Amino acid sequence: MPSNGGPIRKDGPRRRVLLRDVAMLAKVSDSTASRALADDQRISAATRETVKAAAAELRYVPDAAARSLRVRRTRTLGLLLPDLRDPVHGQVASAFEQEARQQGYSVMVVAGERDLVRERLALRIFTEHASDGVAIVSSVLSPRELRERIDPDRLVLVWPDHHSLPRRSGPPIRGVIQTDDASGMRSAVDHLLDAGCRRIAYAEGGVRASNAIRAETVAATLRDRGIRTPMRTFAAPVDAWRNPGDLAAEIAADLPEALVCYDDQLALGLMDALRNLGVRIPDDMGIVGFDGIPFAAISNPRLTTVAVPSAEMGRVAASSLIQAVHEGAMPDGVLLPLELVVRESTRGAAIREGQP
Amino acid sequence: MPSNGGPIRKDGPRRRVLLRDVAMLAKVSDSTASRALADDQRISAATRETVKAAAAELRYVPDAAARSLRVRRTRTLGLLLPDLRDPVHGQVASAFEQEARQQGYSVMVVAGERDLVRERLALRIFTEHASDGVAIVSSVLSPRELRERIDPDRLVLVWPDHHSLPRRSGPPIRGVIQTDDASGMRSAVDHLLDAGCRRIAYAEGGVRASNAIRAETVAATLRDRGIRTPMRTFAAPVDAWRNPGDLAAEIAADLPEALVCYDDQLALGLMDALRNLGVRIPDDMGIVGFDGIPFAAISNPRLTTVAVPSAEMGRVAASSLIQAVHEGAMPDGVLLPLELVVRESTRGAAIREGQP
DNA sequence: TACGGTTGCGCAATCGGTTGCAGGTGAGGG
DNA sequence: CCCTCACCTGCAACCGATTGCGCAACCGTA
Repeated sequence: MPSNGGPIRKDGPRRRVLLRDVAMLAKVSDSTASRALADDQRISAATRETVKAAAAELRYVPDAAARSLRVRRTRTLGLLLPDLRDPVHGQVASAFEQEARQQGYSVMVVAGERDLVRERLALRIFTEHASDGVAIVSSVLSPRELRERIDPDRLVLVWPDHHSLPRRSGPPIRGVIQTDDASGMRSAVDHLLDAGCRRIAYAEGGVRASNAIRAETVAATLRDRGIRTPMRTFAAPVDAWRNPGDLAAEIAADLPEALVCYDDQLALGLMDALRNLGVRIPDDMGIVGFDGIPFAAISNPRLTTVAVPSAEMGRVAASSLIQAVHEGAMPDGVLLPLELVVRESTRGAAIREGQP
Repeated sequence: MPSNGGPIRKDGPRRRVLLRDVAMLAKVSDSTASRALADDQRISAATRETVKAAAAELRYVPDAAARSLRVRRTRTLGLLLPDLRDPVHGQVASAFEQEARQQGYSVMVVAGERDLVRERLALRIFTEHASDGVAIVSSVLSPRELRERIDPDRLVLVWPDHHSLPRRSGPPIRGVIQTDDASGMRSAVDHLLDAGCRRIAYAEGGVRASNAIRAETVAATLRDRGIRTPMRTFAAPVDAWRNPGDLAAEIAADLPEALVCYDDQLALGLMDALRNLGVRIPDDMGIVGFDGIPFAAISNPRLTTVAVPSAEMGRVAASSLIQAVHEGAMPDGVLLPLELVVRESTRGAAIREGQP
């Protein structure tokens, strides 16, 4: 009894259809079948049709592993981001995947959870699977280490905070997609000042580098506009968004005229906690978020925020990588502008002071 | 001049390190190197150490394509879901990816956008890449077609709506992860009735099958509890969440005592639009959502909702697939319970009628 | 009929690991 | 001193598709 004998299974567990099977059915060689499916002009139109018909009949699906082993291309992109749950990264991931898919690429996604070890593991995974390109969204690894582990010609850094990268003047660094956080934050503070607020505070978020640039910009803008009142900073515990009660109490005790928050999630969480404490927004205090997540538009009150073009970031990241694959070199980076969206959460401030 | 000569590049564009290189450095054959790295006991401990040291020194990363071509395993899972942007699927994807990663698997994710063609394309992609397992979240394709295109032994259906599947009594169908939408919805309606509401309406959502079961359950519960007032249904336009103004106007005109919504996003959108129209929630009308997305907990008023264990769904989906890979057969499915979370958006209703 | 030029197709090598099988080496016992 | 038996290690085939190169068949023409 041959080892492959044994009890005859109905059909085996669905044996994979190989190119060889297609070739046999079409009565041509493997190579001809391969070329026919690739629409190689050296194969006669008639043969091509025959092969394609055979492939369709057998529902042939080529094996990506075998192909990419030979052609050294996987048509796969790697995406590393901190967390798939938060709205901003969800948007980025969604746009990235959509753009990739439309251009015929698949996406392997890893959530690094802002953890060094996990992020390094992700890079290893991308290398193992020989991703044609890799996009890193706001990593805790240094750009230097990233470029060392992944060929810079197939690497895109989606870096919300452009100060954490060495910034040379001139055009954006190749392969870096940035947002102009400073300008965005500046416009938010300008808005508050124009509305007559003077005592402006800042509520910190958990991500160090991008928090720093935002906080500094708020302070700098106040200085530039000649405000003498020092900016108070409220330090957020790590799980501030999940449990903003203590932070809110601190803020309520001080009650600045306006509060600029690290991001929308923090702002919305604080709005909720402050409501518990009887602080009315915007009447007692104005509040500004950052990111422009969808829920900021329908919160009560609706949240003024600095909108980040997250979908655009994901889209550009994917298309840059794909372009790099095809042209052999990474296109220039971009610096995306942010946009202040004024809503109810600062309207009261405007009314209170701005319209005497 | 040999063709591979030419100007000497500094190092080539980082030639990939092969197993062969490791073997040479360790002065053993490829096969020994391979076995050593796999901790094959037939290789002496000393040799294993040498090889591992060589691999570490060269920063060897095996080529997944080559390996899986041979072993017929990719350590990759496919995940098909409608949209990465919405909070529920973000949760599912996040938990799925995390569980997979912890067990040493990578995730290839495709957003099908509730489109037949794109979903079929996704399945093809998973087949090409020979995913060891595939999870489908709430597809527009029929379970029948799915099982035909993907080997059922490596397929998990994450199906929020368990009525759209042939439901036999007894244990859940293997490879199907369901939520008990009917019970969940029933508890929500019970809550409203207990609070004294009688004129209860339902606001439709865009997804046909799961919408149907939810609407029917509301109506059935009302009947069962002896309510004669017919349930009014508000039909939502497709983009109801993005533009719920018209729907809100219709609802405001009728103003039921309580409104049960297809999901949280619709509920929150309606709350916003109703606020514009001067409808106070919960005083003028109670409102209930479905899903338990994070923002439902901090909206103003906070939203009563039927919470779906989305993270659990993703986690179980991944672990079922991995178990199926290892054991050769798909484990039994599960029917996950939902939980009513009562918050402010129905408290007013309770006060108004429930405490005479 | 013979010959040059196309055109269409197939042979076989190749990508990089993994693994069945066989062979070599060393130690220990008679 | 030789033989046996483990114990390690290496050879070579294999996974499935792609592709450089060469050959066969067929055309028209001299």
